[in-house]
Amino acid sequence: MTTTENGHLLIKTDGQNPVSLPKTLDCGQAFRWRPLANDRWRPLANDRWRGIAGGRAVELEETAGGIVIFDTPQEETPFWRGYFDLDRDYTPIFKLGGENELLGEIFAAGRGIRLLNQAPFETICSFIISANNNIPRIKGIIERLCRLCGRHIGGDDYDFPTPEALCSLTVEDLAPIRAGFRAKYILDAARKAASGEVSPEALRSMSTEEARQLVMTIKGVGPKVADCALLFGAGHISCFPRDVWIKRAMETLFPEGLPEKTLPFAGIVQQYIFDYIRNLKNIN
DNA sequence: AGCCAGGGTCTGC
DNA sequence: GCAGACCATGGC
Repeated sequence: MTTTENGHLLIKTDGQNPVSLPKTLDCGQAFRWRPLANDRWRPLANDRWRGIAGGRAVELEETAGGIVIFDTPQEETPFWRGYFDLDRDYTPIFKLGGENELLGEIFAAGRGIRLLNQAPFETICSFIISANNNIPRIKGIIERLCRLCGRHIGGDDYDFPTPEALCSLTVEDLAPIRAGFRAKYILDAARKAASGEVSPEALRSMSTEEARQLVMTIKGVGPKVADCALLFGAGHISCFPRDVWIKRAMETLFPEGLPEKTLPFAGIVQQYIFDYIRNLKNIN
């Protein structure tokens, strides 16, 4: 399903499952992507994006018929298809927009949003850092954390640290990343992951409730952070993280709760609602 | 200055 | 079980 041209990888998409890079990479589910033309307030569809995932630094562009991943071998196709959730067909989800007018409007407005399947330990830590924080600062803290103790990938790029690299550090060691009260929580996550007490990779194969209870034994992980970790980092798409934005959105848009048919993939619907409510805020 | 940001912990009832 | 104080930091 892919072709290479000049060492670049083309991940093909279609009209049923389109991908919007700005909507997918800049909607608060991942924190390591930035538009290269970042002098503008809001990213554009034709921006080139640079970021780190799967232990590699890459640049991406939207193109007619898919996403171009520059300087990337064809063997990485399965990883990137999985990362952009392209092995899942969203058609049954979008179909529910035909039964609910508001849902249909939200899906249309968010066309191209994909749920990103991210590394579980990185996702747990990223959303620990997200607590009572804003997205630009979350990105800054994560960037400084990677530079502090993440593997040097090359150039100016550093991977997200492993639990082992983190768990030998102290709160004082983490002072330079300016994570505030969250530093001790990051270390608790690293310690529990390194000891096997909470295996981030095992969360995927557990039941959603079981995984939720387990990940919440990490300090700094409550219901909302747990849902984000399970949704973005462990494939539990029924999780529905309730942050301040979603709470406000649900009060005005769905006071009776989500339509029942959407509940099995509520997490994906949640991303569309999050995008919808934040765009309303930006216009006003 | 005060409020808010993709919340959670801890205490006290 | 549930409200309220508190938590670091930075932008507006």
